[in-house]
Amino acid sequence: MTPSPTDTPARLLSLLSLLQTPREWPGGELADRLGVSRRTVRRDIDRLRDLGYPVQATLGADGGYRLVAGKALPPLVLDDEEAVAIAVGLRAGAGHAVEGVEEASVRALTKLEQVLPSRLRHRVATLQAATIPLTSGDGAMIAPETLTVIASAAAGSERLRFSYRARDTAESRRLVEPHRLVSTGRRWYLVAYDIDRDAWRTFRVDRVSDPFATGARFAPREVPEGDAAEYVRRSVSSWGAGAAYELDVEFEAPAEAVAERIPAAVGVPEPLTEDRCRLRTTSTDPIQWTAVRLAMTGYDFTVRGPEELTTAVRELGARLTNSSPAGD
Amino acid sequence: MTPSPTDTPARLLSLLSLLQTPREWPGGELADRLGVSRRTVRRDIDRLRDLGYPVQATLGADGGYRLVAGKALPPLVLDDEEAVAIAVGLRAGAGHAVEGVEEASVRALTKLEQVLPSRLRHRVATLQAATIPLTSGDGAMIAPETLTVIASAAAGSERLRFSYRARDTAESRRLVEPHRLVSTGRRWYLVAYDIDRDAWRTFRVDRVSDPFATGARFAPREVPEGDAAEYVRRSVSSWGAGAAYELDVEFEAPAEAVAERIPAAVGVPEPLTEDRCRLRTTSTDPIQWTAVRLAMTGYDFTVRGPEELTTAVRELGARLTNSSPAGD
DNA sequence: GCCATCTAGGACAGATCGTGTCCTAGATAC
DNA sequence: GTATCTAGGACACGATCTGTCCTAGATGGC
Repeated sequence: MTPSPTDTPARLLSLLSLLQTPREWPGGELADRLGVSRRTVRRDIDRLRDLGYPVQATLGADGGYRLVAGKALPPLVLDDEEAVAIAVGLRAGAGHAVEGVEEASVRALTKLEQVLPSRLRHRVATLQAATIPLTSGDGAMIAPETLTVIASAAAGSERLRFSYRARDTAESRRLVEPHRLVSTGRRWYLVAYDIDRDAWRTFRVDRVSDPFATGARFAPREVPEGDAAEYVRRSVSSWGAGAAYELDVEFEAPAEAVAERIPAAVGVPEPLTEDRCRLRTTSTDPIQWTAVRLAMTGYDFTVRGPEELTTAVRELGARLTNSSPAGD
Repeated sequence: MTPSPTDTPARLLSLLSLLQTPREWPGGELADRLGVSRRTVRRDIDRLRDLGYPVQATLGADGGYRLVAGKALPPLVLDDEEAVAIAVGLRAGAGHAVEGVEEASVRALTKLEQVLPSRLRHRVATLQAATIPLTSGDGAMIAPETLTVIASAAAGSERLRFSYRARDTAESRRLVEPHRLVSTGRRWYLVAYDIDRDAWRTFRVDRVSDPFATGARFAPREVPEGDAAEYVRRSVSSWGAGAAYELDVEFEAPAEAVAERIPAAVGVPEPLTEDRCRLRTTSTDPIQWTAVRLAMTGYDFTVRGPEELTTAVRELGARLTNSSPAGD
């Protein structure tokens, strides 16, 4: 089963992969699977421990080995299905990932897709195509490929070519040196040095199409204001993207019932009467998003503020109400 | 920098980790980083190739090495942030993952969380708590922990104890031998052998609380009808969970506009007039889900069928409409 | 309480493997 | 053409790895 009869590094990887199954492995079974003696297995396990991946052993009869959480994260050995699941999950979240991990999320996706066998690539694409992205109405839909291509080019210092549809103007072709992808709230920006215009620019990624790395390498320059994230923040601060607002909603349901459907980290409803409560909190989510979430709690509610939310809720409600067969 | 001066397996892992950065590495730099000679780097690269992880080399001046997609997926070496991003992404999707990868998704999450350093565990928990899960109104909310604990116990053949809130009865304590987690549509089931009742049972995971593995091992039994998935399907077929229905909706917008907001894999709208079109397709998504998605296209629409969708849309609309400040 | 079964780890001998240093060949960019 | 990279053969020395045999300690079932 093992490729070479006695290739230590390969065997260590196999061992790592076996131990990542969440079960207990008796030394004898590992020895059989790896085609080596029991003693060697013990030595290999010691090696893994030296590398910082703690293997826990249960002593006594029917004991065994098991990989547990340690200081360092061991290399993850995934099977096909798991890899596909992760890729699909990350792509689904690529547009509107949880705040604070957007950039890491794209990095992880880029890393995975770089080495994903092509047969799995097809499965990922198919599965992803079958999901409707839940984007809010402002059309800031970004294909995961766009993000990964840009991230990959930036990480590899390769020049990037793409079409850009600026605010009012027609589409233009750009050739840039991509430096960093930055996510602010729900929007992605690319900080890059525009070669034709000979100047730094920030591009809104949702307006980028058909990006591809030319293959030509470039020497990294220093980003103008020191930090790319800071640079973006200044460049777009006037937009007010992802501005926070105060949410104030009254539910026609007991506080405990509402609390069950809203994570405590988001906010804790205060009871008003026995079967009414009020939720006040701050949010940076798109307003339509919030409207939908409120509706999906399954309870009646009244929006006290902000006004934009009232409007969003009313519009969404009107659209839904009008859609029932007319006259009925 | 390298732990041991000459530990080949460890060096191979480092090399794998370096190569997973999406950039090109000249052999000289790798040699420096790994603390070995250029020749050894070449040999190591050959080793990786033998293991099935193809390393592409660009020839000539400023050439270098780069890991590309091959037949096998190499062990993923993630940094802290990437690991957190994946964990958060998988947990977010744990309840309502993309159809066809739910089980793999939970397996991957279990695998990751098993070895996730505790410092990262906290970050994952914090980040996840800050997101509102978009559950539909029927309260089938499942904590990711519940799924991973069960999956882990089933994989390791460990007995499981939990509280179960059956349909109408009060909560009861159960002790079972968990065999398999099955996901049908948007609902999770556990196929297990109930020790106290001495019989096979399927449990709805959303009614399970506080599960934990007792540590006691059990010898796997044969699942009654051969296949666990099949067994669940029969046990719950009367519920009609995840039943497919025919979707028929008319949009007050040009076909091209609607097509832009709905993936082709879901369905292609047929134009009716210049600015009306019709979308017909089948779906197994929860009906409220579909209602929300339709609303978020941003276009007016009319539901032709099925009737459940009409009802769902009307209810959602009513709830939203009623929530604007009264009298205004 | 005993025995079987597991992990833990030291000692040892022989074969294997890995390493750096040389070398040549081929590809590419300036 | 020249510099710079990958590719890979030859060789020799030394370190490493492996299996066998050993004892010690922990645990669960009988």
